Amino acid sequence: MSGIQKLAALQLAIMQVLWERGEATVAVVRESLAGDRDLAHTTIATMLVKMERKGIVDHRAEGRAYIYRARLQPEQVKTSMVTDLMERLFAGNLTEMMSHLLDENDISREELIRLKALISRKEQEQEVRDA
Amino acid sequence: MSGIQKLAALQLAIMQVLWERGEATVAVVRESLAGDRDLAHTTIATMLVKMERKGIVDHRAEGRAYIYRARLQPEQVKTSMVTDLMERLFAGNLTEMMSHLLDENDISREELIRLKALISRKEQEQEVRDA
DNA sequence: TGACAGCTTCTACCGTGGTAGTAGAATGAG
DNA sequence: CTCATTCTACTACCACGGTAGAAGCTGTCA
Repeated sequence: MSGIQKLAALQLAIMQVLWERGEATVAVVRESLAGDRDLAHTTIATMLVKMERKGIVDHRAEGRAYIYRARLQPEQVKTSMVTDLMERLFAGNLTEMMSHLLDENDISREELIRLKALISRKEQEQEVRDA
Repeated sequence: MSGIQKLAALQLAIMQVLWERGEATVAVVRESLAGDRDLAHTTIATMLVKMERKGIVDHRAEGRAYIYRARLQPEQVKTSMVTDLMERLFAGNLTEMMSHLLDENDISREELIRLKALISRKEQEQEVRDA
């Protein structure tokens, strides 16, 4: 069940549509993806079949159409993928990854403040837990 | 030159050996990877050929052996891959990614302090620049 | 000189992601 | 009833990552 869930580009995009909508038909997924990715109906359909074979989506029939649903939670996937990258690029070292993020992005003063707040909150959570 | 440089698992692992060593023969790469990945000599060699075709490594001959060198800087690859993930998973939102990292990892008090210091330093850099 | 060891080259194979055409079934409009 | 639309199912391709055997070349050592 909980192996490492890495999703490639299109599969992730489809998954995101399913997460947003809760569930969706092939047509709806295609519609939602239109713009950046203009794909044939059958492309989405094929992809969904492949994804279902992998067990990461589900479907039920409603009339002639299939309605698909994600079988993975967004957080689950995010965690898998971020952790995997952190492991492979930064030897699993969180501080190094953070440091990289801070260096490689233009961050506004406001954002820095928000980040500090995030960390302070984390510190307080720990204090409460340790009490 | 500076397209998005995403490296798959083995290619990244090989690249990391090259970064560490500066340069290396097939045998040395293989040796360095031994343990977690026990691959045939030809596997590494083939991979390096493919990587050279992509232009991400280089080689020069020394006697009968080839000595390979990375043609990408580690920071370049890290930035590409982290940015790509941030875009795809967090719609490019740094704070969300940071938040996720903080939530999904068990972070020691010391590490939190280090992170705060990182941010403070960043703030100071900004002040200096804006002065 | 001849065999061995160490290299690269060539070739091949499998899995997966991505993309889509074609065929066949169902269904709704006229 | 027929015809166009709309779905899924099936099939096919291509590219790339990963993995490796077989073949070929070339020094080296006995």
